Amino acid sequence: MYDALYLRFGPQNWWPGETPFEVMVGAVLTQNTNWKNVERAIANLKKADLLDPFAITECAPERLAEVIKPAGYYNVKARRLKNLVCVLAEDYEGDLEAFFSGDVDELRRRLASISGVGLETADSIVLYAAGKPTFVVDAYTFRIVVRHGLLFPEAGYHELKMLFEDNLPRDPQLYNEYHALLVKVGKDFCRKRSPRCDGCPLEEFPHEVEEPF
DNA sequence: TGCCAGGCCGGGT
DNA sequence: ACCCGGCATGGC
Repeated sequence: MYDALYLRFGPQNWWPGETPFEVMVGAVLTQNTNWKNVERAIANLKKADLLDPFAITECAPERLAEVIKPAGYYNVKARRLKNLVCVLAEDYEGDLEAFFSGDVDELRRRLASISGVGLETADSIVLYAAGKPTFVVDAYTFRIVVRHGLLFPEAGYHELKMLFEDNLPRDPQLYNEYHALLVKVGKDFCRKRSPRCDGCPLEEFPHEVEEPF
């Protein structure tokens, strides 16, 4: 599947973002949200000189919410960003290198323990900001896997993740490209309600069982 | 013009 | 342990 996707769509150059910190912020802002909206919110953050752990820590929540408004859920996301940068600023003096150093699984647990950072956001940060090997599972991954009959719709996040990690070399660049390709093909062909994809082995994939995890 | 977007949390059974 | 409502803007 990976080879077919790569041959068809080519390198996706993920994650879109200039610095690891920008990637972290984007990971929170894109929760259940169109990336286009996130770009505007990030542009606003840059314009306001707020793309920095300490700047966000010191910023009033109401103002932060206003700046990230285009990304939607701006009140909850302002809180979530503050929760995230609080750990960086308080525990690591804003030093991302220090924060990212150490065991991969411990890092993702540390991230996921922050309120507002779930499993996918944590994995996105570990893979795309820290460049460490962890496979990112999202709604598209779920749909594509289930509609191909590779797992049952009852499968949880961890099972999805392990399907990939158990069958691929532990290579961050491969995980990076694979997940990006799944999102690309998901956007184009595997939306919530889309007609059956050509070649799908199931007579009818389960529209009625949709939401993952 | 609804439906959807690169989820996650907290409270209620 | 599940289940569910809430959160919100902008694009197609």
